[in-house]
Amino acid sequence: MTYADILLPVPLDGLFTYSVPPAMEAKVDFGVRTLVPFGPKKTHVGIVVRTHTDAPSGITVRDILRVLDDGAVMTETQYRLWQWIADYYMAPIGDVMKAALPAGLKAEEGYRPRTELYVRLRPEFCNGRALHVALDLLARADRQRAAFETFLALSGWAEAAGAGTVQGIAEVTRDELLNASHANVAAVQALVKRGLLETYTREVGRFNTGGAPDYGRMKQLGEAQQAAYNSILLQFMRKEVVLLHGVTSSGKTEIYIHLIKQALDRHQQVLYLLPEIALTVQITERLRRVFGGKIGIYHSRYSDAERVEIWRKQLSPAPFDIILGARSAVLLPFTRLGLVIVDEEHEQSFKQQDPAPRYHARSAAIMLARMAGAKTLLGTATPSLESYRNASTGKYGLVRLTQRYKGIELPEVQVVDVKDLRRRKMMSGPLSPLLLARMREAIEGGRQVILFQNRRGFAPMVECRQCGWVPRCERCDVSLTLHRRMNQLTCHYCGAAYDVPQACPSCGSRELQALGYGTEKIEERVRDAFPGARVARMDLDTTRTNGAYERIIDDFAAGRTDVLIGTQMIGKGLDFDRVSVVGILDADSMMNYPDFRAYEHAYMMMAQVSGRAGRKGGRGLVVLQTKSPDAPLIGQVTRGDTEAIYRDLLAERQAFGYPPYTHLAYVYMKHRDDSLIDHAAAEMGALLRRWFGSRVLGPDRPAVARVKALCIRKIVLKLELGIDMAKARRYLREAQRLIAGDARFRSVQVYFDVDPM
DNA sequence: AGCACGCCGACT
DNA sequence: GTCGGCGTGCTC
Repeated sequence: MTYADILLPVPLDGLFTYSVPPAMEAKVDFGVRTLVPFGPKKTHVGIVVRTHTDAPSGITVRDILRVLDDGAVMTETQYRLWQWIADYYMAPIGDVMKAALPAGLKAEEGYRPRTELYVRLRPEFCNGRALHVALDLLARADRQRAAFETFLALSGWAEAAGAGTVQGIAEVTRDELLNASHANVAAVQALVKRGLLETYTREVGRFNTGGAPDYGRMKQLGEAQQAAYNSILLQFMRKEVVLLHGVTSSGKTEIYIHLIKQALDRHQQVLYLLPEIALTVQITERLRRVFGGKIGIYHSRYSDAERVEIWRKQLSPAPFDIILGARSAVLLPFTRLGLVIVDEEHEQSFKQQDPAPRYHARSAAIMLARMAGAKTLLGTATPSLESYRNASTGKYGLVRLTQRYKGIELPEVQVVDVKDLRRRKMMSGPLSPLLLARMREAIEGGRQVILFQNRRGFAPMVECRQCGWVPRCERCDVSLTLHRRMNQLTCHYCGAAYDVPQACPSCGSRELQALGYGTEKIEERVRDAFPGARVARMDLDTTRTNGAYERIIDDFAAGRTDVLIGTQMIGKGLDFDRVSVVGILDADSMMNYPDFRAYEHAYMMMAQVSGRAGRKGGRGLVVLQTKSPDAPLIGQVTRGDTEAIYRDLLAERQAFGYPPYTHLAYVYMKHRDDSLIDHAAAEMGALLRRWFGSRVLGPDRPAVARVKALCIRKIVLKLELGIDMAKARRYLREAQRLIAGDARFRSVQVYFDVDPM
């Protein structure tokens, strides 16, 4: 009897063994999808990982129901990467499979190729004489005759018949014919019924092929860029990973393009990872100009059918040479990968947060490249501390670009002491006099302004002026954010919406005040201060609908907007030419965040947002508003003293035992009952301390201790770099098993976040 | 994660 | 006396 170990998209560890009916034996092999029964009434699509003849003991083996593929839909390297992700991030491999496969490959119906309807002449009319007969037949049917003549013109039959030859006949889709002839479907149907035309369908690819590549469109690299390019290639000879640390506008993308071309010349594939779907639009256009149809785009905004098609194409003899995509593109099949580019490598969104697997696409990309014998290039203007450290210790190669392209200057940063201004009653609202003055100059001079406030909504909190009552979410331990446009209070953790109370439910007072500033309120203030200005807002709320993001960006890039107000979304590698002023309205909210990465994030956001200022024609200005102008970080940002920033951040991480000087893992525990979760977490803490001793911190209540009616506890593990991580993971899994096995804690959820952000 | 089995409250 | 609440246990 033959058995198959099968990977299933269920959040359970390990593979499941099924028996292979003799008739299927020839087809059941590594990478092939099968339909298998699972539990009392479910069936799942699973991928065969191994076949063998060792009868499993202690379980009732069931038969594979159906084989869905003739060949593998997964490569060996791909499976090894999935295994690595499952192991390293302590997630069930079934969850990795779920994250990797497009729905169309997970469902048994599979995917339907897209077809287009074509029309052609019936064979018996395929000559000049017969065509004249056909036209005579239509003498009394004007519409049909018109449609038929249009068809003859479009297809080339009109000419061919005239020339007495059957050369140069083109295929015509029914839609083309309808568009060109103003005929309706009925007229075409009538021609089919008369036996003059016939219809047929043809499979068409879903992706825009983008045409032939045009390498003539590659820009010549500047001197500094060329040196960086050479250095990257040189360092790739000795290092697996190179960090390209280039200031904003230093022309990193052009270097990527040359590196991609170089990989293509060696017949190698390139994976280009971006942190945000939104960014792919701009980059796609740039790459398409050069590489045409060699690029496939892969991310969650694409329809599932398109993703299935890309997946299949990757396994075909002619896969895409370049895949441009977000996080999940790292899980695609590649057959001859040579280069992985991780652009904006510092971005947190490369780390998947909520559903397992909580993997970091940068780490997975480096691992994929290693497995495939490829190289990885990390690009950014503000390296993550991890990459910066790896580059300075020599683990990664390092290439620096310190000059902006074509001599554009880095912006000047002016710090505004908001605390002092408030004391002197010179600050009303969120905009300082200096910022207002500079904004006015910019708007009047036909230049643009970007205002950065990392809080969406109108006000982050509402409070009763009389008794101090604050509306809170029923299911989460957070105060509600006021959204005035929607006239709602919303919870930014679970998304719940509440009516805005007219009076305080606690004391009946009608004096409810909106505290603090969100982007919506900033927008209102800017409109008040500059009545003629064209103002736009970009945050999660204004970009929810399809295409909204692109519309806002296009309007701003084309100069149809004067002031753009936004959350961190506006900092992400977008190029604008006319921005002369960038306002960072509240630097403190970033620095005071209760997280060991607060300063790192604050720096990165300030640096990225500042980078939008002053591109062409003159130096830009960044107005940096803060209550703590003496904070070292503020001074360093002002001076552009990157070295000092990284030196201080790293020294602090080392002193307090945080990454990159330790491995960090969080253990999260969730349950509806607050006291039960306390007990369970205490038990888990004690258990872990037995093995890990003082490396265990907590359990603690996280800053938001209840989300969606589940109480949360968090245990922090700080493991020194030399530690045996495989053993540590075994202990963690064992602790999870013991807690789950304790009757009192059966319904407690336990999960891990390895290398948390 | 689903899904079924199983033992206690508000309905015909 | 039943419908259904979600606790518990299993899935090759």
